[in-house]
Amino acid sequence: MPYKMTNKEVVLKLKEVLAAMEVKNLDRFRVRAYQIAISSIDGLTSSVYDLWENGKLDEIPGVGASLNQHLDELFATGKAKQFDAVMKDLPEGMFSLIGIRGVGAKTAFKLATAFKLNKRDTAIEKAKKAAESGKIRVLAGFGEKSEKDILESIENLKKTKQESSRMLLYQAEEIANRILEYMNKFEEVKDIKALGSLRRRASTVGDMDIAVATNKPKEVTDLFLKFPEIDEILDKGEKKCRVTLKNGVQVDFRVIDQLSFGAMIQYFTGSKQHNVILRTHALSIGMSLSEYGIKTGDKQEVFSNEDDFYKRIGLQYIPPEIRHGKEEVELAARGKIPRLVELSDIRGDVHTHTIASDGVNSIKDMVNAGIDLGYSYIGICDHSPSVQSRGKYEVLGLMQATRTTIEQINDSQDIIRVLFGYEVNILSDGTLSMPNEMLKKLDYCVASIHTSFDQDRDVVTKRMLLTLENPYVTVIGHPSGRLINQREACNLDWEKVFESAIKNNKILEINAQPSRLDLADDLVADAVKKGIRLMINTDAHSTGDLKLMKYGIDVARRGMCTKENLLNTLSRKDFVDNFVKEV
DNA sequence: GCCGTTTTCGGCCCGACTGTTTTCAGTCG
Repeated sequence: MPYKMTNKEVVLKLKEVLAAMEVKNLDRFRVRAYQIAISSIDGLTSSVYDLWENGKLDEIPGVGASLNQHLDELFATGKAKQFDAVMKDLPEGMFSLIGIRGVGAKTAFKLATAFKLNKRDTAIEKAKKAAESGKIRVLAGFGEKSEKDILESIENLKKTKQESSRMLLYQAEEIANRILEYMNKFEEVKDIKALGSLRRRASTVGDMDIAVATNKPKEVTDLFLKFPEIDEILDKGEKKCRVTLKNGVQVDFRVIDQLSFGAMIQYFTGSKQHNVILRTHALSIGMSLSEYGIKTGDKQEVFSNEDDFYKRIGLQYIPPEIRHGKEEVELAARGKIPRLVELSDIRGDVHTHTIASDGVNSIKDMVNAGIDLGYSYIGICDHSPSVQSRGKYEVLGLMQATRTTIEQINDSQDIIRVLFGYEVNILSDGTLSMPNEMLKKLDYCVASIHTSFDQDRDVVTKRMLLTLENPYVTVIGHPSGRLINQREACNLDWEKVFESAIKNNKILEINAQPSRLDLADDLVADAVKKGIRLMINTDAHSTGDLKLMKYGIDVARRGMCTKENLLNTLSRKDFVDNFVKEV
């Protein structure tokens, strides 16, 4: 029986192994290899356990043959001999202390040894008592300040634990905008950007990274530290500072002169793994990279913009969204980074709801909103009415009424083509919530899972395969069923799903709802490589929701989608020819 | 332990800040 572990649990386990390696002073490059693997797994949008089930652990950058084998053992048996061996002979309690801010492996070990912290569950409480009674300050290497810091960090531990899940992208955007708006009032701020995973448009954001171009670094830092939402100042130096906001979000803030701003935003955008690969690439051509520029021998060059920075090391510009630390540097070296899809390429949206089901606007409202966005087509796609409770004839009547409304709109104007579809449920046995004879009457059909998300892998996969084989299904809506921070994705065998989607010529949706973003970016990347037909829809439940399209674009770009990969970039005629079923 | 336009050995990104130290180790990004 395999041991299912979340990414967080795997990362925690590896961090403990890493700490043990550090304490035992194992080879520093081996230690670094673990660090790289950990940060890589930590940044994964997909489940490492799922990757293991698919035999794809080795696709994780930084995970090679050895770690592959240890993780295989861990998932299969719940233990890995190598990990246990490294952690052996160390006081168990030290592993509980590692989560405390400012306490790393060495400090945790010193404390655990000094106070005999041999049990995980009591270690933090005991360490806290030691700090309170002034017993830490007398240890070698500790002082009053570090004792006080440890105590404060322990007290903060409870607070941060409650808020440990990462923010959704749009939430991070809102916070960043408030900081930018506040800082932009000051003339000392010549340029300011929110970077990190927010700029890479990751589906979730942990910390906030902000960089400012200025010739008055000290003044700008002082101004930032007066930002009203700041709760606590963690670090404060000449070049950077770190704070936590009242909402628990950590902000890393850096200041730099304008001439070097390009190198700084490059560095601070990350990902960390991308930067490591970039710097390794630079070393191979005799250059050394840092946030201050590019060094060749003793000569330091500065860069005010990122394009020149990439150019100088012989690379095509790499859009932030694909700086995953995977194959992008190699692609850029060969000039093979494609033009990624942009919001302006999108010509329509076919997953939209109205008051006929759980939406809040009428068909007419939704169509007008589509026109305002410059769309050439829009699909009205409510949840299909229940034949079981309403009866066949009532449902057919509803369908006819909707069809008439849509035809009237189509006859009255030629700006936008309105299509008629339904979103039908994929029931737990893989049949659909509406019979084929009714689906026949639609322009298209979006089939989605809305119940029984936690079925076993073979059951849910079979369910999806049956759906893909149905000739009346056009699109699979939010294919994995995940809700970020709320519900795990269905345990689908994606190899099989993709294979069937190709065989049956089905379209997979990239659902742009910020808490869905489903397909996830890494699955989009796989799908793109396999040539799967994709489209972005907003699943709008109001006219305003149609504007969520940009979050779907973020996901598509992170999955390296070009315009050609997405059906709803087609012109009206091509789209209708490719999309609408023969009636 | 990882990895390959210096390929299966021999390298491995770069820097800021803090506290406790008289030059640096530890932690973090």
